[in-house]
Amino acid sequence: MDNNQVTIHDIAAILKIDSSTVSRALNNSPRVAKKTKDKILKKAAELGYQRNHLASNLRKSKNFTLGVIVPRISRHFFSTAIAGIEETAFKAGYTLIICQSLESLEREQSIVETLLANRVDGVLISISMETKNYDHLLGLKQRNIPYVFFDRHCNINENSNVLIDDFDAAFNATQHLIDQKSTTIAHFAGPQNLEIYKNRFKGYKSALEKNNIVFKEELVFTSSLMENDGKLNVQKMMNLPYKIDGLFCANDVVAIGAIKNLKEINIKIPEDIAIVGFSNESISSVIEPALSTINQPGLEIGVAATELLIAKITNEGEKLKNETIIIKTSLIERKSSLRNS
Amino acid sequence: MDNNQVTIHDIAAILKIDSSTVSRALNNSPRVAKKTKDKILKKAAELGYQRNHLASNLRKSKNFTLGVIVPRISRHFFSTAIAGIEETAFKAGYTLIICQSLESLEREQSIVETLLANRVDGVLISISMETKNYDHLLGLKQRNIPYVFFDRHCNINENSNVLIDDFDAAFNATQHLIDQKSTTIAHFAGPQNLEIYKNRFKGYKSALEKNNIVFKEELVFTSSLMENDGKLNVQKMMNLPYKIDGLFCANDVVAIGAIKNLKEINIKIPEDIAIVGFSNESISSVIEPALSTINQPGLEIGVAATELLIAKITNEGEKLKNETIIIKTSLIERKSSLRNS
DNA sequence: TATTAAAATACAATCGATTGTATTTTAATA
DNA sequence: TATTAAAATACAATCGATTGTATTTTAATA
Repeated sequence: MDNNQVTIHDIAAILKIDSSTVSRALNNSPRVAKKTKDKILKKAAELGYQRNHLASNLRKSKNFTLGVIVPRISRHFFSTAIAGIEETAFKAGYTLIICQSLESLEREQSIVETLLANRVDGVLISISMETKNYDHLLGLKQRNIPYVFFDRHCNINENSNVLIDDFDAAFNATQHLIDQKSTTIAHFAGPQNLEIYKNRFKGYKSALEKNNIVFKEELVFTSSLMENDGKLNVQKMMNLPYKIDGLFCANDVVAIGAIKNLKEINIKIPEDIAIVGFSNESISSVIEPALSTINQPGLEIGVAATELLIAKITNEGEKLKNETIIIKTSLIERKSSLRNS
Repeated sequence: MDNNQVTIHDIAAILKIDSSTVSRALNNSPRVAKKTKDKILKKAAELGYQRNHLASNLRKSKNFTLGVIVPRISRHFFSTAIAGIEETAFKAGYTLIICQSLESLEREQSIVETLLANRVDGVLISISMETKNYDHLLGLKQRNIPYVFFDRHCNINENSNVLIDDFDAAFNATQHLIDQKSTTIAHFAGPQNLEIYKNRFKGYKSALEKNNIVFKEELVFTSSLMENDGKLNVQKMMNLPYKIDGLFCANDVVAIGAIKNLKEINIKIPEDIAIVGFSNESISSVIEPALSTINQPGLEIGVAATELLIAKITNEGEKLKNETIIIKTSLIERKSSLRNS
């Protein structure tokens, strides 16, 4: 198959020089005279030479492979993040092994094992909802494999992260509901072992506080944020002795479940209850009323996380300090929360 | 980094045998005695040996890398197909290079070049809407790189494909509209250079014929099937001197554009116009009324395409004959087309 | 022009696994 | 027990690129 691939030895033989010089020339080493370099580069182009990465990587004992762990590829946010990761990794000569945890800790643990077995040079990870135990991640650290969290991170010491400011985004979302004259605002929260959901909860709370609205524990409904959870939460919410007129959801999926159920029981959105979601899934602009939400730039996050990871891999010796990059989000105001128009 | 990885030479040294025997034992060669094999396997497990794929692949001059070209990763159908591809490829020891053509022929051509430069062992491809020229694909054939089309294929001779029966699915969708008492049925068609859209058009036409409904050229609106095309098509459609009461769309996105516009001009769905889309995007169950559509099992298609490609790569010598696998679809009936309930 | 330092190039080992061929060991037969 | 075939193992080259060290060439200086 690869039978007629040109190697540095072919070039060396034709030009009657040593293959080591060819190798150095192709790597632009200062040890090769400019004249020779030009000659080699010209011949290489002429023959259509392409470096054999297997050989190169073997010699350098690097795999040029990154592991990517996401909860689910088909989620819009993750698929766009993967697009960004793929693009950046590819440019830098890395291939990806993409794995889905499907929100299961057990799967996540076994994926880490598999990635180690495949000798990845680094790992990009967005942890599952079940992940409360971090031993598998510490295993990466022990083996000295750099890793970067994106979006769903966790608080084990000295990590690199590419995140959004969940607190800030949640604060803005809640403030927006208040601006739209909501006074009794519920929150559909995500699993509190994940920092992102913790911070979204905190942002919600902080916005209430800032506006002198008393926080009520009963108005917070924690779940796995599936569509069905949205329906169940609405049922519970409606049994409370409060006239709830605002709802901030920790993701769009649970918000959509809520909207569907609220419509069934004839509660008007946004007149009776104004709603804001989180993540800007593609379904959110389609539902009626269109869902206000926080735009989370997946592509940008993917790119930044990959760049950071590659920097960590490359600068390994210098022990790059752990860095957290915050990507800006924005509130998208749609019909589900806009009362005055 | 990989400093303390166990190699076959470590095992050989400990057991005082040759590394070639270790290699053969680990590959379960009949040339090694069972007793020796057991001893080696035990020691390998004990030391946590893992084969270095770089070295192995270099020697075998195989890359164990597959190229994947899709129009857009973030489309639900493609992201699920990629999940299937990734899973199957990974099990067989292959890594992926995933690229997006973004519906551009130019990008698609340059991607093929890049994949060749990266010496992929095979390519999975779903062509772009712009692809009318197949030279880049013939280039793959020339270089003897196996490839398999999935979903969006093309009619260059002797290909392997994993497809759905577009004709059949479109026929069923149209028949369903007729069963729901539609008599004047429009079709929002896709670019006719793509076989899938050609076949969906044919299926539509055939169902009309079968039911003795006269086919009218004016009722077919061809576009790139974006959401905005749906809106534009509706405007054109409404200017026609027909009372259109059924609409079959070649994908869900254009159908959703249509629904949005029809609602704006107060046309009732499904009472005035019954609508069926194609692909079962996740937005389709969310829009109101929920969109009837054809379910296209992305995961299954991805798995089948990858299995077929790997078979082609592996059986290279025997020249596996070109095969077309058809994956079953089903009509999902939702509110947008159900008149009698 | 002779000497010496610097620049350029060649030599040779290496990354880890695989595989054709040669050699040794074992088992079967005379 | 001697001979021979078969089974098991060892030897050595190889995949293609990289890199430390040795050698050669060139340029600079006395």
